[in-house]
Amino acid sequence: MRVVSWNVNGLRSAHGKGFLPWLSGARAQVVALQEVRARADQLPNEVRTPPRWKTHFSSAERPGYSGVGLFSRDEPDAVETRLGIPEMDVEGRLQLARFGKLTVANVYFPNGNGKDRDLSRIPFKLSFYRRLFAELEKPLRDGGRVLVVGDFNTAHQDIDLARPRENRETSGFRPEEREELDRWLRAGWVDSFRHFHKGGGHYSWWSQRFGVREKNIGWRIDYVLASPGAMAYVKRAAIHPDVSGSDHCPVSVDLDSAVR
Amino acid sequence: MRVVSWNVNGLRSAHGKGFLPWLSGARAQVVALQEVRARADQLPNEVRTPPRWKTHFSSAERPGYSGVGLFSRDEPDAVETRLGIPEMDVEGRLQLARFGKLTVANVYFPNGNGKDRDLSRIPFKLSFYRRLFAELEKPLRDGGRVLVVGDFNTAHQDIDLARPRENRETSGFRPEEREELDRWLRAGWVDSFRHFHKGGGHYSWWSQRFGVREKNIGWRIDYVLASPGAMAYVKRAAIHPDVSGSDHCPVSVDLDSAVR
DNA sequence: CATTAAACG
DNA sequence: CGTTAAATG
Repeated sequence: MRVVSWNVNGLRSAHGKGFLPWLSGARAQVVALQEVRARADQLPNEVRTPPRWKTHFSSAERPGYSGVGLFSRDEPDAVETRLGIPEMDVEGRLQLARFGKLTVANVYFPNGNGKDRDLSRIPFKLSFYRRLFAELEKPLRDGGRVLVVGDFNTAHQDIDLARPRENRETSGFRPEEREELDRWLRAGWVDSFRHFHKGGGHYSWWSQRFGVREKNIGWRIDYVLASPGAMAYVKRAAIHPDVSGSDHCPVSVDLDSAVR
Repeated sequence: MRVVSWNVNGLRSAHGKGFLPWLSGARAQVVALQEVRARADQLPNEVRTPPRWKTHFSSAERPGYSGVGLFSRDEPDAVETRLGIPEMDVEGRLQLARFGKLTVANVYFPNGNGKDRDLSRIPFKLSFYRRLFAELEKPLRDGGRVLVVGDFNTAHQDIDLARPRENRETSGFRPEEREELDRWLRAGWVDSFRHFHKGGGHYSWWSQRFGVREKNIGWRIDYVLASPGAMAYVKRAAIHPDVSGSDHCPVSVDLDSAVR
């Protein structure tokens, strides 16, 4: 079974660029979207409830901002959207969906840039990382089968962005942000794409300014992290840079269907 | 000589819809624009200073809001943009340009609708009408040659809008607003278009909602008012409903060139 | 219903 | 540089 994650940068916009044909052809069991930027009731019916898909949305209180959505072939056994911290929960950043023995966490981690193009949102971003880490500590320890998929808004290592030197101080590649990812991996979470692909040049996000995507000057900030219990079933991980419609591209894993 | 007035609803937008070709073909000596909605430095060069035109702009402090512009074949002898009332002067609503013996006042009268789609801006609108009226009282009494052109944001009489009954309470056709126009005409100003055309069905603005322009359900709210001294030279007045590019269309007068 | 700017990424 | 929403008309 395939699990796909995609930051669509506005599902209504992506819809106008062929989201539904892409969805049909993705051969996925579960599709996790970030930056939906709409409440469910603002979406056209054909996107809110496409035939043969079950859908769930968690939107931010603030209109047009953040928001995650989950499309799955089967109805999940349960979906939880809260971390219990109101400041985080009002931003529509999380869906914890259980499919039998497999849990998929669809996460849109906060961007570190603040109002005045400063770094003022980094503390909130780091808190969010820590709060979710704590939430998933128990299933991880218990050998649970968990995938954490989404836009982490952080490139982990030099190999994960085209211009590491120039971005040491940029939010998304600062030491304190990378350290949060380090903590996850030290605890046992596996960066599934990196597990299978040791080389660089694979990115999931490109700035919209200039024509930088053509030159593949990007960042790998969208991940599928797998708990060891889930990783045992991961056969393959991929990035799909040819899929357009957003400034991010989809990332995916293929799992042995016995994982559920 | 022809003097034209047009509320362009964003000169940058109108530019993208063929403003310059229209300007070339307008056979005008003076073109007065309202709702330029840009500072001069935000305009592309070809619009800010087209070959063979002299241009002047007065913009609002608030970005993207209001603003008037004057295009003339000859450089005006003087251009004044202030009424002396700061609340009015910061909104870029007036250019008083002198061409020899002829004065052209390019005016964007305030809209009466306020923040919450209420009528809260009507007092400001009426004050503006009165302040400008007072400003032009002396030249009028002295037999001066003055044209007041622009978007008055008021339909004068039943004949000046397609749906008078339905709009008695709507800003733009309320008694207190129509009364301001009455005052101007009583004082001797002549509604040049109405002087030559006694019939109805001639409008200069149509709502953008629905397909109402096609059905000619509009309002005549753009005028060329002439002082008696100027009216003696007005040979003809016209409305140009076929000109697209804005929710308003241009209005014009042709004058004997001896008026200057 | 269309224009523009602002916030955010 | 693109998406969305808010203000204004």
